[in-house]
Amino acid sequence: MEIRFYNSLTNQLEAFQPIEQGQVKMYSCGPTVYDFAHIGNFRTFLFGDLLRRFMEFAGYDVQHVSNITDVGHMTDDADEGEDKMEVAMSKLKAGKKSYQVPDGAIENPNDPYQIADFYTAAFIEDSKRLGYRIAFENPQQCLPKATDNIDGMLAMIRQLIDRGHAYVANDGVVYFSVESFPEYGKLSGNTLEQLQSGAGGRVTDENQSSKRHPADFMLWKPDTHHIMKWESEFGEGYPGWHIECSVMASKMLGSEVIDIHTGGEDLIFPHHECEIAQSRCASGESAFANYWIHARFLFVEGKKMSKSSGTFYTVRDVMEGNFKKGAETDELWGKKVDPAVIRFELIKSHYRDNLNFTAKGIEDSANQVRKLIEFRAKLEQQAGDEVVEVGLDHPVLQNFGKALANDLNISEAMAVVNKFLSAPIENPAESLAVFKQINAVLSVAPINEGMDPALLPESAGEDADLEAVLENLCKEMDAARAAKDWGTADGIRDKIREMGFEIRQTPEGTVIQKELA
RNA sequence: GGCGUCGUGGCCAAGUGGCUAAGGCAGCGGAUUGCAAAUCCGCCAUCGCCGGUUCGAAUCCGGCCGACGCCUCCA
Repeated sequence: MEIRFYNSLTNQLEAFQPIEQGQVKMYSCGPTVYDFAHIGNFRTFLFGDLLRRFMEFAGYDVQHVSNITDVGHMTDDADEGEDKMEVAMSKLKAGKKSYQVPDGAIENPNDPYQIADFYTAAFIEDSKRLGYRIAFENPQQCLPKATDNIDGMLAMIRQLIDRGHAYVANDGVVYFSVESFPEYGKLSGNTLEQLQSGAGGRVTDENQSSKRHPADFMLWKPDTHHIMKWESEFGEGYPGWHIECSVMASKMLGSEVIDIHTGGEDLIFPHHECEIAQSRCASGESAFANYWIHARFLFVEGKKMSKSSGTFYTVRDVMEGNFKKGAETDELWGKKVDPAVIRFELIKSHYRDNLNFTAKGIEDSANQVRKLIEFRAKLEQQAGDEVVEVGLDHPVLQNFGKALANDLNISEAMAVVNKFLSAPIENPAESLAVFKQINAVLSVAPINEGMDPALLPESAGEDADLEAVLENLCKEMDAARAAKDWGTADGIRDKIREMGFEIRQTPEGTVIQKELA
């Protein structure tokens, strides 16, 4: 199976060729932890997850690493703007965060580490709920924190200075010299001349005076007043934004050249351009990552997510049904949405298209997920204890894999899955084995299959009492229907629906299932 | 202005020169049902616009229009 991806570095589809046979070293730019993650963040993260799961499906041994950015960087390279962490603190104190923080969850809102820890934990919880596999792995290895890797950053900075790629400017700031790296701009298609003339209006002359070239970017900033600071020979201060990814990617993946690097499309420039410059200049290698794969932004009801239009949704908002029912209304969805539905909604569009998050989409996704869940239940019931092994040469898996191998064509892959769902079941045990392999990639029916329950976030409800109550209601329903007592039967149906469950009649009697959305 | 991605039915979305343009959701008709739900069967598009290449184009080329992103906060 030839696997092809669109490589942002070359702007074309390329056949994937691992550095080491059978291995994939993959890095995904992770979240900043000054607030709860929003659905746009997770669109990108889950795209990385889908990619990773597919590579495993295809037989690769995948090492996946993502960062936790817990350093409160300034908003630009100069002293302009407020530090992110300080902004988080003041918002926290004013109760203005996008989602309420429980009382006492952060003891001291003046301690940036406590804030970062709180939101890191929230991110990991969201990740687990949405089936982001990396969150279940060893966090030291797979979800490193920037603040745990300052030494490594300083080491890389020294190396860059030694090799003539970085310098200490007269204001004491350490900058990377973009002119020392001829290929700076290759990823984004920029040239130094264009960058100079463009400048986006955000760079003022006084910021630039100490740099050798206007595009030079900060590696270390001495600043004793910064809220998070570390000792170094360059003065007590803090690292630049880009250096953490260069350092953690190669350290955690154990290689100066990695296979795949993913992130949102906005990171192409400057972040990834700068990562490439730093890493390649430090390593002397001809590449940092062989494949750069970027996901497009998510929209909400056809427009860019925005706080002013009330469409800036965190993952938690969506889970709680705290999002608008449509573009023309302020009415909220109002019901909980199952994480599997959110996951599917966020992965169902091709990564190089804008994903349009809509209430309608949630409804569609819920139907699709329900179909998958019910199909699986049917297979399990029919297969009984029989277990069959299937390989990738199974026709369904072959077509499923072929679709995803083509630049992660999830739509075509779902067409394969849906045909599989509607075809007659000849061998339930075999079909179940096929389904499990598909679900290892999609991870929606169920989500987080095979994960250690101890690692899962506490799930609400699911207690034995509730199950007993529901089972009783089913029996009462069946009895009422058998007695043709339609009034009672309808009453029971209403009650079950109010409890958040779907109800349907089957030849075997009344069956209920948790409402997905 | 520079560099990119994209434009297929009501919505989401395949299609990488040639059988009747995948699949999902919604809708419509029918079967089923105490009524529903679910399920099953059937129906529902000529591909942003214009021109070109070709025996033949949604698919290739050129132009135009439109959406989106980046050009030092941003997934």
